[in-house]
Parts: sequence; C-alpha cells; structure tokens
Amino acid sequence: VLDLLRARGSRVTTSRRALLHALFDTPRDRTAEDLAAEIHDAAPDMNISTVYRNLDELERLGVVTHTHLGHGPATYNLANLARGHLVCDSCGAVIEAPGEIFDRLSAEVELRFGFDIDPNHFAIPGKCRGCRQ
Amino acid sequence: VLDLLRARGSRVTTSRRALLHALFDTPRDRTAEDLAAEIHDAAPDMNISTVYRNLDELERLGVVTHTHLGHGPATYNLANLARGHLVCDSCGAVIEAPGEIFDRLSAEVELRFGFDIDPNHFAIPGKCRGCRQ
DNA sequence: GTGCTTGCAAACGTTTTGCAGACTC
DNA sequence: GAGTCTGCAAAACGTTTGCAAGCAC
Repeated sequence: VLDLLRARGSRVTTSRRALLHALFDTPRDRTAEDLAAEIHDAAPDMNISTVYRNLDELERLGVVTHTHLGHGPATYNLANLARGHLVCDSCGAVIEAPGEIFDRLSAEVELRFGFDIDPNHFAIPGKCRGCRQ
Repeated sequence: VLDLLRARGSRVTTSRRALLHALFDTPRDRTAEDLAAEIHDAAPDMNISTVYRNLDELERLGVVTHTHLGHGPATYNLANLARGHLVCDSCGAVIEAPGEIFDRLSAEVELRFGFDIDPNHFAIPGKCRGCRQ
C-alpha cells in the first residue's frame, strides 16, 4: 500500500503509516473517531481531520471503503473485507451478510433497470430475530 | 388524516394542514427543506423545526415515511407510496423499484438470519445504465 | 384555561475547509 | 527547495432541543 501511495506521488507520513496499521490490525467496522483513538499511541496528536483526509485518500486508491450503518457516523474497512450489513432498527445489532446474498437481487435489478448495485455502501435496516415482536 | 390527529389528542393547526396539502399535492421524494419552501404560501413563517416536528408526528401515525437516498438530506413521502430506491453514485439518478424486487432477498435473509428487512428506509446505491463505463 | 404547538436561536454530531507551518521527497 | 501534509479553528450540513409566547380545544 505504501508503494501505491508513492506511485501516485503521495507522501508516506507517520500518520498514514499509523492509520494503515490500525486498519490492518483489527479489521472490523470502525468509525473515524475509533481509528483516531486507536492510533493515539503511534501518533498522539493526529487530528480527526487528518484521519478523514487520509481515509479519503485511501478510498480513492481503492484500499478502504466506508459504510453507513444507520444514522450515526460512517464506518471504515479494508476494501477486500467488504460485506453487506443488516442493521437492526431496535437494538442496533449488526449482521454481516456474505456478498452472495445479493446475487439474485443484483441480477434482477441489472436485467430490469440496467442498474449495477453496490450493496456494501449502505446497510439494510430491519428487525433482528430477537427484536421482532 | 386530520381525524387521526384529533383521535390521538393532537391539534389540527394551520401548519399541519399546509404540510399535509404539500405532501398530497406532488407525491414524490421531497426533503424537509423542499416541503418548507412549498408550504411558504399557506404558512409563510413555518419554521424548519416545525416541519421536522410535524413530519415526525405524521411518521409516528404511519402517514408518512422517510428515506435516505444517499449522503444528503432525508426525503419524505406518503407511507402508501413507499418504494425501494436505486440511486446512482455518479449522476444521482433515482430509480423507484417496485417492492417485489426485494421479495427473494427478503425471504433468503429471513431464512438464514431470522432478519426482517425494511428495504425502503435506505436507498441501494450503485451505477445506472448511463454511468457504467 | 389547559396544555399542545410554534418560532426563534442555539446546540448537536459528523464531516469539510482555509490557513500557516511542518514535513517528505 | 518544491510541493504535499498536518494541526488548529472555524464552518458546513442536516437535524434536534429549550424556552417563552401563541393557539386549538
């Protein structure tokens, strides 16, 4: 990834290294705030705006993706770990759904509307087993 | 709808009447801001916070629903017109998808996770026919 | 008259931006 | 040394809230 950055004329800085470490470390959905906190050891003063700017850059490179799980902040992940998400409106539980769940919907929408869906960018809301009355 | 309000002990005010008129008038996705502007004739000083409060109330009554089409503001519709939405990441085009598109996904998610999806609350992003390269 | 509703202004949480200084190459 | 990155502070955005005055019932 560092080479990718260099190849693009971008600089390899302490904060970018720290951010990548955090991303590779525990690869589950984390907000920009989470990542900033996690990075605090390696780069104590890394500002939240720098986190956003670097996540943006990494997203442009295709290394990370962000997902909106609901009304709160977006969460970030390595792009190769992208999954669909089911989020419960009542308890907030997040279920990671394997991509192939969307295959049929994908095909049908493609056929009928010529539309190519990206089921990872927004979570699908609903009610989980426990919260259905 | 006015009777529904009264039955619930709520008051029928000028702004509520105006909001309902706007909602029934042109029933396509509109933001709170849009609605406030549209109402401006009937209730010139209706504040945006009042619009939000009344939309909230109507949503609790089951008369309207709101949908997140992407990164911008939420859009509101009469509940009986609820549809799934496909939104193009590139050009912003919105395709309304009939509910039965989601039937299979619904059934599969139900079976595998006991999860009951609400495919109207968040739009599904992707690329429309024209924007796919 | 009771108490729900309203306008206003200010706060909220998340994200973006402008700027001067610091750093990578 | 050129030009990218950073911290900071402030703004942007959509939405919510507290409060005193206003209105429906």
